[in-house]
Amino acid sequence: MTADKNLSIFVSPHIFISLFSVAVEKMPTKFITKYKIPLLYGISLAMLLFLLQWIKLRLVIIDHYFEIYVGAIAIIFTVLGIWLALKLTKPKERIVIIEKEIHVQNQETFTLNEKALVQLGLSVRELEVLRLMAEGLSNQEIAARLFVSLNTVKTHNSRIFEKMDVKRRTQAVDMGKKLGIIP
Amino acid sequence: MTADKNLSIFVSPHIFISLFSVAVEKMPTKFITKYKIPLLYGISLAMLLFLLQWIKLRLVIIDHYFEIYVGAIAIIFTVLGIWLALKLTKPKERIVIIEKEIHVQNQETFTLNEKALVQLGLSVRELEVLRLMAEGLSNQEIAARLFVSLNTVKTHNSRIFEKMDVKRRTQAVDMGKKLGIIP
DNA sequence: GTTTTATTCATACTTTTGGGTGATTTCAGC
DNA sequence: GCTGAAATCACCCAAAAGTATGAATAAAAC
Repeated sequence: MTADKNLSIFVSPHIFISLFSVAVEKMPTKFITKYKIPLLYGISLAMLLFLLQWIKLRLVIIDHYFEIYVGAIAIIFTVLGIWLALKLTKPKERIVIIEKEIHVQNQETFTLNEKALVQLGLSVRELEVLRLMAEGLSNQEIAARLFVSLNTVKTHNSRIFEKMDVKRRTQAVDMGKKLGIIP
Repeated sequence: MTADKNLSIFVSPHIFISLFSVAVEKMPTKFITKYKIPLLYGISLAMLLFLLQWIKLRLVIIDHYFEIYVGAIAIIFTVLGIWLALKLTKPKERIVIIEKEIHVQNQETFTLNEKALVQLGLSVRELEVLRLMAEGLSNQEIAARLFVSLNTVKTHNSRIFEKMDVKRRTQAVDMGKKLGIIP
């Protein structure tokens, strides 16, 4: 069994649509709200213009601060531009879902072969003894596990071997696994 | 083990980069259509401002060359600010990878677990004896199969049990199957 | 040449497994 | 009520498995 991983790219249309819906809802339809930002921009610019004129009147007197004045204008309008851009662009998240298939060998889930079990005619107790036997327990250990005497386990073993037509526990375990009556 | 599917989230950097490239390619056309109104507004206002300055310039002769210069700076740096902000803010994308487990029951092909075999330190002969043991053969039958004496088989068994740290053949077989060193 | 490992074989002994016989109790089906 | 099956238990004995000790040979590595 190779452990190769397959990558398959998949974009979920549901999420795409839902994101689009959100965008639509946030688009204003009314005239006032539609031009809210440009109105704000216009008002801001007008006030800024007024401020500039006021600063100019004060700076005309002092010639040394010419560069400071220009620099201030540059910074102010850069920040204004950034602010405007940030207002206009909302960060969006786009989720891309990728499904990756991993092949896993199924060793943990055991499905009992009922048909084979019925055919062999093993009782519930006998099947239980067989399972413990397959786990590597000795007869004495099986007896302790099931709270019965060693003689009882031996009797179950004899019955199991008889029904499965085998001579020893290793054969019983091997057959049991092949028939799918023990995991 | 329940047969539930486990979801694990994982971000692949490779796919992230490739999708990022696609997004970059689509950016210019989207940008123009998206900010059509603000752009138009901005340009209009800039031109209006320039016109006002120009009219003022004509009325005040060349005494106000200074205002034209400042106005130009304001426009340039507003555009620069917008450009900067758009550069800084990009739509985010999140990649989500969902791992999907596919249970495979591979009973027909047996792949020897070489690593486990090396770790246990079983020799070729010992592995052969273990395989026959798992098939249900008695020590005497294994000896006949391999054309060796019963004592030889017993010696191999002792070595196998020692290396696997088990007490009896059923434990050795059980462990051998679980480790994948016998089919 | 020496050392280590794998393979093979033997002997003696202990422990575990497996076969045979018999018995008792409980429960379900007729 | 009777019968058969399942579960439980006991005792005896043989066979098989497992342990311990020792030995020999061949091949590969140092």
